[in-house]
Formats: sequence, structure tokens, C-alpha cells
Amino acid sequence: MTKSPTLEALQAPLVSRLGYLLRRASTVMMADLGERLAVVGLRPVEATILILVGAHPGCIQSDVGRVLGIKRANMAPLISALAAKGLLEKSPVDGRSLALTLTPSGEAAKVEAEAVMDAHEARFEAMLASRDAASLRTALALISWDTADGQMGPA
Amino acid sequence: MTKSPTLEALQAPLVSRLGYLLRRASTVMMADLGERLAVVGLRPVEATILILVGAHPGCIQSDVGRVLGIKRANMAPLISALAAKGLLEKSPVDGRSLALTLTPSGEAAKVEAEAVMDAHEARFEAMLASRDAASLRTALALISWDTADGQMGPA
DNA sequence: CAATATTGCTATCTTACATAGCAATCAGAA
DNA sequence: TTCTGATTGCTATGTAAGATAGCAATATTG
Repeated sequence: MTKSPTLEALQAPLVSRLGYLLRRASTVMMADLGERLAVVGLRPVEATILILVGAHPGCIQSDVGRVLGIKRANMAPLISALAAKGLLEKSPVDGRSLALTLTPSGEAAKVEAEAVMDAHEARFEAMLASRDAASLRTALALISWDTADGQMGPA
Repeated sequence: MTKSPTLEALQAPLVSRLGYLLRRASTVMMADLGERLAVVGLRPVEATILILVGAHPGCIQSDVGRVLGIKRANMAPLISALAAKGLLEKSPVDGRSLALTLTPSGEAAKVEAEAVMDAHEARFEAMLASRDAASLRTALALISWDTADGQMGPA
């Protein structure tokens, strides 16, 4: 069917590249996480927000956006959607900032999401030697914080 | 009473998560690569294709798409654009498949792109202990190939 | 040969993310 | 205090990656 080079051979010049592997691995994990979270009715971004707000009740919407690298413009409808689902509440802390809190069902969703994510991670971590897992975290953390402004990119 | 946590504290529940770090690190590296390649007038996907075709002259368009996880529908305009830029040539190998080859200027662009990517990678690899760099590749490769069909996701 | 699969392609939809701008509000300097 | 500039939430809109659907031509297979 396919002519000369096998697909393995074709990608040879790429598999040695760190950035390529990173993107690939990230895609694979995101896909897996997406599927698993869909069962609970959440997208990865939403689960992330629930976990973050759950860990810091009353945190400010703009701060959440800053930490996750989500722009104000995209943050607004995201939070509104979660609020509309009854998972979190917005309460003004001053004339402009909104403090976020999980509702009881939001708390429940957060717990579910965390369980899903734990299982998800465990599956992948099991593929790695413990030495590699440790180094992986070290390396990824170093790369992740390597931004000009210490500010993060999109979540 | 929940005071405003620092951004560092806010993201605490996330930095321990492998998938989160992966996505972040991937974004950081892609952003860097994007900027650097823009200088040469290429996007990451385009550079990747040039490198791949350059390493395997006469390879089939559909195979390139398969390896990079790019769907036929999106592959067509991508290749056409590179051909329109005079960087590669399509030549029918049978009634339906197209063999891809770099033009001389495509070859030049590929060399430039490879230089840019080498520098790009060196910069990030320099941040890591050699032990971590090695483990990082091992780990990423394992995660990357962990797909149901052995087929890759989007590039 | 007939049935099926593959390839390249166009058109279109969805979704993540970015930009622009607005009204309200807060904070710091004069 | 008052003026100025920055911040917050928000709406509307643009852009770009990727996915889906379907077509015509061709190749492969039973």
C-alpha cells in the first residue's frame, strides 16, 4: 500500500525533537483527560477551574484567569456557564471584582473531577520509571515557568 | 475569611499535576518556536513538513499527514500553500497519490528551519540537568505513543 | 469484473484563543 | 478631594486549528 518509507521511518527526524515530543505527549494526555472528564460532564478547563476555586474559596475571577492564562474576555462566559450549571457562585467583593465559591453540587463535581484526574494521571505515571517521573516533573516545571513576564500562556 | 491568595498559592493544586505541566510546558515551547520561526516566515507545522519531506524526498502526502496527525482535508491547503510559496513540489506518483519533494529554495528554508529549531531546543535543554533531559525524552516518547490505534493525534 | 478502499480536494462547522472597546470602579498622585 | 490612570467584568467580533461531510478519480481486492 504505502511506498518506500514506513511511517516509523518517516517521523524519524522529528522524534528526537523535544518540542515535538512535548506537543505530542500533551495532546495524548489532553485527549485522554477530555474523554474521562466528559463522563462527568466537564471539560478540562472547567474541571481545572473547579479544582482551583475549590482549593481557594472566595478567590477573585481575574486572578483565576491570570493563573490559568485565560483572558478576561474568555473568562467571563466560562464562569457564567459554570454558574449557570449551578456549580459555582459569583459574589461581588467590591464594585468590580467577583469572588468565586463552589456551590454544594460544585463541590461534588470538583471531587469527581479530582478523582478522574487522579486516575488519569496514575495511568500515565505508571508507564514511567519512578526516576523518569520525577525528572519529568522537574523538567516540565522548569520549562513551564520560562516566560518573559512570569505570566502564563493559555491553559 | 479567605484573603486574596498569591498567584503562586492559587495554582498550588495544579502544579503537581502531570497533564497540567505538560500542557503548560508545551505551550511555552510552542510559543517560543512560533516566534523564532516567524522570523524565517514559517509556522511550526510548515517547518515540520519541510523537515519531514526534506528527510524523505518523494514521500507521499497522505503519509505525511498520517505521521503528523493532520487530516487529509487540512493537509491539502497546507501543501498547496507551501507549493505556492515555491518551497515544495507535488508530483503524481500514480493516479491519486502525490509525491512531495523540496525545491531548492525549499531545501534552503528547511536548513534555516532546522537551525532555528536546533537553537530553540538547545535553549530549553540547557535549562535541564542532563539526567532530566534524558528522562524527559524517555517519558515523553512513552506517553506520545500511548494511543489506542498507534495513530497520532493532531500535530 | 464488481465491490471496496484510498487519495486529494472543497466546503463548512466547531472551538480555542485573541483583539477592541465599553462602563463601572478602584487607586494613587497632585 | 479631585483628577488620572489602571483594573475588572463584559460583549462583540476576528482568527486560526482542527473536525466533519461529501465528491470524483483512482487503486486494490475478492
